[in-house]
Amino acid sequence: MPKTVTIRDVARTAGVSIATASRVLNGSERLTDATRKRVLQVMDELQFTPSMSARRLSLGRTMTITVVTSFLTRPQAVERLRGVDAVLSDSEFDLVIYNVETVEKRDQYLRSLPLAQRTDGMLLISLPPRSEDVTRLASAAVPVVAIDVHSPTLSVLPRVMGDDVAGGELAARHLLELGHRQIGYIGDEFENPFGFTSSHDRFTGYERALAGAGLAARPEWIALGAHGRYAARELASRLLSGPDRPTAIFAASDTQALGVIAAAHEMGLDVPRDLSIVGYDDIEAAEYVGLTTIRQRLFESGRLGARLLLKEIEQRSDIPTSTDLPPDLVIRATSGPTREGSA
Amino acid sequence: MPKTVTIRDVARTAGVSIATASRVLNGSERLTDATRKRVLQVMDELQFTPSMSARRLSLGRTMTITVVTSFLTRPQAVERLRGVDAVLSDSEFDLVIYNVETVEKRDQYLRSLPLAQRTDGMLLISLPPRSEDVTRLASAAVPVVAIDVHSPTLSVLPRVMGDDVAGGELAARHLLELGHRQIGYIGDEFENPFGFTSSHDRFTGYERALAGAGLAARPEWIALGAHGRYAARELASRLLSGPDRPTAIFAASDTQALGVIAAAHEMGLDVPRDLSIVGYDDIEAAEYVGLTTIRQRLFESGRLGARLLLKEIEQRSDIPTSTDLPPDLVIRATSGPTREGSA
DNA sequence: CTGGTCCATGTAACCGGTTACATGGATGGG
DNA sequence: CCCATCCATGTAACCGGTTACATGGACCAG
Repeated sequence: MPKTVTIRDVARTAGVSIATASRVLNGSERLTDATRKRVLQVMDELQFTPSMSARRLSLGRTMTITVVTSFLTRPQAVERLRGVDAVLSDSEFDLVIYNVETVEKRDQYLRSLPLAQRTDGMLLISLPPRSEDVTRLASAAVPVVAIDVHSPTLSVLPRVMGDDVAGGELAARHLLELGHRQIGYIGDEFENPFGFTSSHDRFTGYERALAGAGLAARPEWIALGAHGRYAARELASRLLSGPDRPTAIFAASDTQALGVIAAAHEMGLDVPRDLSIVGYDDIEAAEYVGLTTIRQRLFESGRLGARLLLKEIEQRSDIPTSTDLPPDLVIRATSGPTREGSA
Repeated sequence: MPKTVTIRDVARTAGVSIATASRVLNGSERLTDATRKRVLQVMDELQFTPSMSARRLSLGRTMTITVVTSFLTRPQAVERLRGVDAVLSDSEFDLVIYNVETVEKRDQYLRSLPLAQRTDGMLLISLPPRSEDVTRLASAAVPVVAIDVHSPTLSVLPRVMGDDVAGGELAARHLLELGHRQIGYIGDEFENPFGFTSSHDRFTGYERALAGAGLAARPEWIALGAHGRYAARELASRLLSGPDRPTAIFAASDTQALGVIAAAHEMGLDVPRDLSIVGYDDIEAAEYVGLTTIRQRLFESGRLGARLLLKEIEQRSDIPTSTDLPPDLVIRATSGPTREGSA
């Protein structure tokens, strides 16, 4: 176990001062080529590794960005994380992640993390904080940027947002344009422990599109339940067994849309001839099964969020910026005109 | 911008020495209740936040674990990461991730990261290092644990391993037991830039099972190509268009198996009546489409790897441990007996 | 030849914790 | 009553970098 080589060892061996050694380390301009070369050679010979901890302490910055998210409840977070990584891997910052799988953990992290001395900035992905925490985050010692966090009190934070209402509207309008007038909705319960609002927001967009066509959402065509394929399949079966069944269903997520497809197949309904289906998210499987869906630009949202955070770290802005990332409609094979032809 | 509150401020305000303040911070036993209480109260009043950087420097440990993996090329890594997180979130260590999307990045990270002063330990997930790097990793200043890394030179590292050969054998044997004698294989090219061996290993298991039944792998029933559904669908179409087509196909991954299912549907083949299909990985979609597959215990592998690493950090072992995580067969709806009935 | 400027380099303080060792008051046994 | 013991607390060194400020030699103008 050899003693660790420090910058002082390097300096002594190279016959220079520690300041000079440090300058070499940081690529300072004001140095003779000869000196630089000599010091670099000594560093190499001694296999010197600068201590990150020491560097961080004296710089007063941790050189880390913390991401708080929930992989379990939000699989899309991974794609967003990749976008974040794409930006951070070109920077000097390390990426520290805190995975949250319970509300308690969420609150614990949000309380303890955004403190100076622990990280230089925080990215909150998809996870709505309690409103009491939001104000604290906004005035935290280090900047906090929210990505895809939907919460009424959130406007105090710089953020990158999708627009679930617009997305829901897009989906429903697509179906309306295909001639559908009987459009069902399958989504998550509006109330949930984490306070995710996407199902509710997408529903709002759906209602709005219907209203725009002079239609009202019919309660018997709306089914809410737990997230996941199975639950969605059950809900869809119920919805489609009624006497007056919808000719199209908008599902709050691709996962749920897949459940709807399964239910349709079980009941011998042809998609899209008997039933059109539109999902949301554009997950990988969507492309595979040819699901018409609403695409969110996940990777891009991560990139933008990370860039925004780096900018905030460099120079904190007084008024929080909000960047919107509008959703797109991706038309594939599960949506088509009504039997009677388009209206 | 108030000056940051340090432990010296706390000490002065509470009328104690910094040593005592530090002891309170670290929950030392040898303290009067009165003192502890007073110091804690002052810390609270001053909103004192201990500096991680300072703590790390004086402890000589970074209190971080670094995970190096590739989300892009190995989606299963996310589930493994969750297993790692489950262990680490109960520990004092922070989780730093390095996402690798090119061989260059991989080599760069593997060269620079496993150095003391930067992290206390490293987890390498699914990413085979160059053999020249393996030896360096093994003798690195901090322990490195490999999870699901398959590389001939790897035995010098402590590791958690699945067994792709056994898994491939399991898959093929299942099909043989159902009476199939004409079993195709669809997988990734055996050679690839990252050096992943899973496709090759699973193929080896497949060959072995066939050999056990006195059969040889027939070249015209084997198709290798890029990873992904589309490529697999193409390959499957070709395979199934031959004059003497297989009655079953083992795909090197669930993703590819989904492509095979699509090809079968396109060609009007009923699954499993006309064609049995077995995948590998047991991804979420597998359960949804009822795909028979080989399950790897991804979350568990992450947990075990993280535990192993923590143990290595505490007390480095001389001979590297290898933990095996055997694969399971999960029988669902895409595999069934041959038309003629089982043999 | 002298004084000013410039710049490569050195000196030493500082970042904010931890901890080995010192200290001194209380306690208890002989 | 004295001295050994114990333990809560204090003193100060240390972790390994960065950097403001000091220094001194080279170069140049007058």
